[in-house]
Amino acid sequence: MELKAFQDYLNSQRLKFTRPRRLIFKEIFSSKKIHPNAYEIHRRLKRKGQKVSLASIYRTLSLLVRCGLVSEIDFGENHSHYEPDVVKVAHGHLVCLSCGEVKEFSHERILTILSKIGKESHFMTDKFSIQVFGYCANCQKK
Amino acid sequence: MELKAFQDYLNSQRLKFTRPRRLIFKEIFSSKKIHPNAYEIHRRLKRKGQKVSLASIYRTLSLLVRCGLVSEIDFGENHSHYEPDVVKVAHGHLVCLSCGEVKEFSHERILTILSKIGKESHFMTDKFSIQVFGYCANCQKK
DNA sequence: TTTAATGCAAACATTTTGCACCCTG
DNA sequence: CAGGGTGCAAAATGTTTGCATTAAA
Repeated sequence: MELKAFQDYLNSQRLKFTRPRRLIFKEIFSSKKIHPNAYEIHRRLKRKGQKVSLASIYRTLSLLVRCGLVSEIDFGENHSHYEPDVVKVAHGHLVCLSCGEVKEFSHERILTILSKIGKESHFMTDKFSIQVFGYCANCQKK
Repeated sequence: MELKAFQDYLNSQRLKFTRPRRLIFKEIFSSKKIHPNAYEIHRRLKRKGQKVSLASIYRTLSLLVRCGLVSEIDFGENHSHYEPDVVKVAHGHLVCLSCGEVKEFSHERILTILSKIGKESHFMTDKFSIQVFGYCANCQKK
């Protein structure tokens, strides 16, 4: 699984598999539907009685993004959210502007089109970010 | 044109068409390919000898976003960029991760697909945000 | 002349960094 | 036990806000 990939990366770079890194990794990969931000990870760990500094959380997140195991996403707020990059089709997010609910969707066809667009502009495309903002069924009733 | 729409909106809300608002509006709408951030607008106005405070720029930008004349976009940095919402097909951005160049693209088909996806999830979709990150032709050579 | 808008500086929120101490390998 | 990692607090960055003053309408 992905933990092995993380450890392999750390070894290859002569970096260490420390307690904070283990906890942060576990927190992100065990709650795949959450898209937490740094503060949320901090809060969840604290609630479980695990003290890890916010600084370490930011440092570990950027490490995980750097080695390709985690993606940084933006939901139009003034901070970033993070999600594990598990082996699955790339996807976008439906974000409710009222309650903040986030629902994932994937659509092979969109990626095909985006890749083609990149090619036409001679861009070497690396990653895509697709967000759809609107109002979920629940919030429309109100 | 769009200036009229802005003035109409201000009138309808009993807001005033002030010097800073006029300058900021003009700056955004006269440089449509720039996607400036707040600080960039500030810098450009200053260079032209026009002093407008950053606070007013932020206030006016949020006003323009609120009335639908300007869109806020995120290029994966820690600040927002802005672009005028002229009457044209919605579009996405190709962003070069090396030099920061931004190229727009539009593709009717993507919007059709995204609208359909929203409908399937009973989302009332409001707006889309599509960014493709990669490396432009120039930066690939290096 | 009334009411909203501005500029300034201080407050905020998020993220990064310097440094003394700690711990993994 | 050497070198990277941590926590803390301070700094940096981007954005918002309170307030006295200015200026549209």
